[in-house]
Amino acid sequence: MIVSTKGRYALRVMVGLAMKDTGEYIPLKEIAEEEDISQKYLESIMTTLSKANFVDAVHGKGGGYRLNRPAEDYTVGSILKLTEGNLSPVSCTSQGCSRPTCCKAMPMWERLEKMIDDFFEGITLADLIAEGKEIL
Amino acid sequence: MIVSTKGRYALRVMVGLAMKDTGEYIPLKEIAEEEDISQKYLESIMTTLSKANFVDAVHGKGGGYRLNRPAEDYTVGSILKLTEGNLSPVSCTSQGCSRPTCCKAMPMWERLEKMIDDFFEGITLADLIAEGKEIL
DNA sequence: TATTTACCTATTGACAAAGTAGGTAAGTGG
DNA sequence: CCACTTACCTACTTTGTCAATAGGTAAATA
Repeated sequence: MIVSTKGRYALRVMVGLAMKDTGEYIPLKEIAEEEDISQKYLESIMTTLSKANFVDAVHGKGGGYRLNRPAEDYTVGSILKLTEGNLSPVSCTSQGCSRPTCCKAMPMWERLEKMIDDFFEGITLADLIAEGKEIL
Repeated sequence: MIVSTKGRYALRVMVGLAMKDTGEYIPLKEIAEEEDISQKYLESIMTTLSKANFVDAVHGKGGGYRLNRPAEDYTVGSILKLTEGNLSPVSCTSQGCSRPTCCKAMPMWERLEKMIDDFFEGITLADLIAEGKEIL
C-alpha cells in the first residue's frame, strides 16, 4: 500500500474543510466526529498540516482550523507528500544497488514513481469536490 | 510502499532466469547466491512461482528452476500480482465506506489503481532485459 | 541407494503504522 | 483578570505485516 491511513485521513479532512467554504474555524473535535477519526490521532495530523501552513489554526473559543487558500491551490500530491513523507512505490529507488537484475528494473520503478507523482500533482481539492465529472 | 521485497525479489529472479535463456535448470542455491537473496526466504517465493506454473521445477541432481515460456509472455504485472497479492495503492478501495469525504476520493483511488495496473501489464520481462531503450 | 534438490510447516525478529494517554501553552469571551 | 476552550507537545502501547530463520519431508536423478 502506497498511501497509508494518515495520508488518507489528511486528504479527507482537507476535502471536508474545503467543502465548508465559510471563513469560520472548525475545532478538531468537530472534524474528528464528522470524519469518524480518532480525535487524538487526528491531532498529530492537524499539527503537521498547520506547521506546513496548509491550514490556519486558532486557539481558544471559536478557534479551530480552516484553509488559507482556495481549494484549487492544494494538490493532492502536496498533501500526501507532506503527511506520508514520500510516495515512492518501492523502497530501493534513490539508494543505488549493485545487482545486475536489480538495475534492470530500476528505470521501471523510476518511471512509475514519476507517473504517480504526476497523477497526484494533477489533482486538486477542487477537483475532488467536483466529483462525478469524467475528468476525475 | 506498494511493492515489497518479495515482489521485487520475484521480479529479479525472473529477469535472471530469462537472461540465461538455455534450457537448463538452475538450482535455487545458485539463484540465491547470484541475487544475494536469503536462500530460505527465496524458497517460499520460488514455490509460489512454481505452483502458479510461472516456472518449471525439477527435483534431484541437475534439477532446479527454469522459465516455461518466452520472456515476452511474462508481464511484470502478472508476476507482482502473484507474489504481492494485490497492488492497490490504498487499502480502502473495494470495501465501500459511508463517509462523505471518503467517497469524494474514491474515484481517484480507483483511477490510480487502474493506471498502475495498466503500467505493469504493459511491461514484459523482455522489455526489462532490453534495458536502455526509451520505451522503458 | 545415496545424493541432490525442491517442498512444507511453523516460529522468530524487526519495524513501522495506528492509536492512546496525559500534560502544557496559547488564545478568546465574559 | 479569570475561566474555559482549543491547539500543541512528548511519550507510550498496541498491533500487524514483512522479512527472515529453522528443521524436517518428499521427490527425482545419477
